[in-house]
Amino acid sequence: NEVSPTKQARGDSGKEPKLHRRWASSPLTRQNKQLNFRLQQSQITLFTKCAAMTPFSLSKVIKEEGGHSVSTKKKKTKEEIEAARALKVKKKEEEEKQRWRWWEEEKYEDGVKWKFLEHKGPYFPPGYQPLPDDVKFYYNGKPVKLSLPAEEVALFFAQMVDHEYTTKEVFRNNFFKDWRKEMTLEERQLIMDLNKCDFGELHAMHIKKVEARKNLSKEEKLVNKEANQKIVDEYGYCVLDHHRERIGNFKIEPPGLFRGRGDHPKQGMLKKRIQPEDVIINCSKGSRIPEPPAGHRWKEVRHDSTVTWLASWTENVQGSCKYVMLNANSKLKGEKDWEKYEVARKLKTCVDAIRAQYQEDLKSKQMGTRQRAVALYFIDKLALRAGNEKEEGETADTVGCCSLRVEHITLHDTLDGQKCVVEFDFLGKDCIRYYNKVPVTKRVFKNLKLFMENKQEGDDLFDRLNTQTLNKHLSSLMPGLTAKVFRTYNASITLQQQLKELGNMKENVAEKLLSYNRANRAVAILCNHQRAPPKTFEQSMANLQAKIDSRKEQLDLAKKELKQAKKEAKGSSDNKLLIVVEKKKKAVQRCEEQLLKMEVQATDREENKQIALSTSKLNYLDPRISVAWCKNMEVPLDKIYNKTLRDKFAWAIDMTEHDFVF
DNA sequence: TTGATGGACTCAGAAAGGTGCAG
DNA sequence: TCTGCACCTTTCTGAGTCCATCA
Repeated sequence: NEVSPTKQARGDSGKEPKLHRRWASSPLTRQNKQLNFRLQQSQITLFTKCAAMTPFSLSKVIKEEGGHSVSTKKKKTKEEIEAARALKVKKKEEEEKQRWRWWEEEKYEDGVKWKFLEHKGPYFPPGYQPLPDDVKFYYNGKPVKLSLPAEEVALFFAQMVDHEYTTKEVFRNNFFKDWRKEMTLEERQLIMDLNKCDFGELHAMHIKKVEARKNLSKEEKLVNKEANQKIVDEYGYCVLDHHRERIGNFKIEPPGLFRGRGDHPKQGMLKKRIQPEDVIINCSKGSRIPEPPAGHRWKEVRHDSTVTWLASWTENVQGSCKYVMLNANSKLKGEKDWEKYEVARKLKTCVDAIRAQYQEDLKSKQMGTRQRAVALYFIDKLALRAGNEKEEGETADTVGCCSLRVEHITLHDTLDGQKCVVEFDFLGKDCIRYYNKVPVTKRVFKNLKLFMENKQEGDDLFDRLNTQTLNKHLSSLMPGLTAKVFRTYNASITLQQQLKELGNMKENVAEKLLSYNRANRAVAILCNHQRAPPKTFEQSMANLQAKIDSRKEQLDLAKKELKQAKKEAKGSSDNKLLIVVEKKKKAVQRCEEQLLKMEVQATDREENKQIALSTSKLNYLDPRISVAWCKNMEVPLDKIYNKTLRDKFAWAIDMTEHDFVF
């Protein structure tokens, strides 16, 4: 009954057939359908409905690849086109020249992150602008002029009234409680019931502002863009060891209402405005210390080169630290990323021994050892997260492997013709539901039965285990090994295996990319990376289908015309007629190509409906696998990595040859 | 030695912003 | 050529993991 993570993720398949119709019944598609079904059945509440977000999909690729877009500008001369091309190449070369090739340099001694760090400090959001006189808040039908602090918080709520959040009781109660703290005594005495509050005019004003921003003229938008760019230029970069590095989040989070995911007990609480007096600055001793905003001072200025953050503050809702850190394309982040994949690659060399060990531990006389073995089996086979303990009542009720409770699994001696099936149903990170039915070995099954004996629904499944002891055990098996590494390892190895199985050199670029996306999708399914289906999904699929239908009609017509042209040219030596035949042939060919691309696009989009590819691409897949694949398959790298990803993975792009193996 | 705590970092999906294409 | 819209990219910030420190 053993199924490898790879097979688990993709279904036990061979190669994918090539045609659209046949794809619909491919194992991967079936798996996706099962996932969709699982999701529909579960009535999963994804915390909000996303507007129109699609992951990097083939559609973009196809558009780019098509590349024959008709220019709307005046036709450029050959010289102009050549000059533009040369400029682009030069710019690229220049960029490449300026890139800090940190991966070719010696690493610092342990713990030291930098020798020199200078920056301008964080950027603070603008202060509150009071409401205009004609925009009023009403309580119990009567206008009430609120004090500025109360008015600001009222506006936070008003901006969200058409969001699902404001219908939730917990959100409303938390908001009202915190709002009342901002009110004056008189306001508190008057405003006793949130249901009697009318935020209508405030909300309308907000909508109007959003609309106005949308409707700005080209020139006005440009002015705004330039102003924003100025802020980025000033605050968005730092100097780290003589190199200019982009900062990831240089803006202090503006005040607002806390938007916890799922049933977060603190949702709706007021996230207070951060002042310079709350902020700790970190920079090097000899550097120019950033100036706090006029009339303010920093909480502290420290010079700690063992950490990577530039500024930090404590947030009031959960009491956690927030940091200003570097962008993903920086040396500090890149080095760590590289290291992460190297540790995962190292696991490859000892994973067989570790698997043998936990199989053996399933028979241990020690209950703790057996629990650890089962947990490890789940982490390895299903890519579950470690599952740290959480403070009850402080966050939403989510779990990972070690924190699973009896209520989260159901054991089936037989299910759908399979023996020893474990049915998982729990909320994981970000309140994303994990639902899966997995056949396991008899020994694992027997152990689970034992762990559940004499326990209540709410009891811990692994009562003799926590993430600390699990990770301590793992690090004794391999230095640097933790539960998380299994996720990275299994994700990357799955991608590599899938690419090997699905790849076909004879395919065209669009088909190769579909294979890549499918391999990526297998990983996303394994890691349970979900997204809310785009609101416009059904409509856009219908639009695409209409286009496909119309293209099919065109193709039929083109074929008929070709047949006719051939008939007319038959036996004739008239050159004109032969030219017509050639033209018609090309038209048919063009139609066929376009139709194929659209069908590929439709398949890809359908399969991606509820799956987020970007998370695994960004965080779990060793980029060297993708770079090597592109080289081997002769697919341009920019078809799978956009500019941001190419920057983030510059180290991998530079060092990877076609023969790289994870 | 163990467990609690909190600091520092990675990972996560939603939402805002930008862009290019079709009509 | 213009405009609206769908799609892709970037930003935002919440939610995890893991480790050092301390009692």
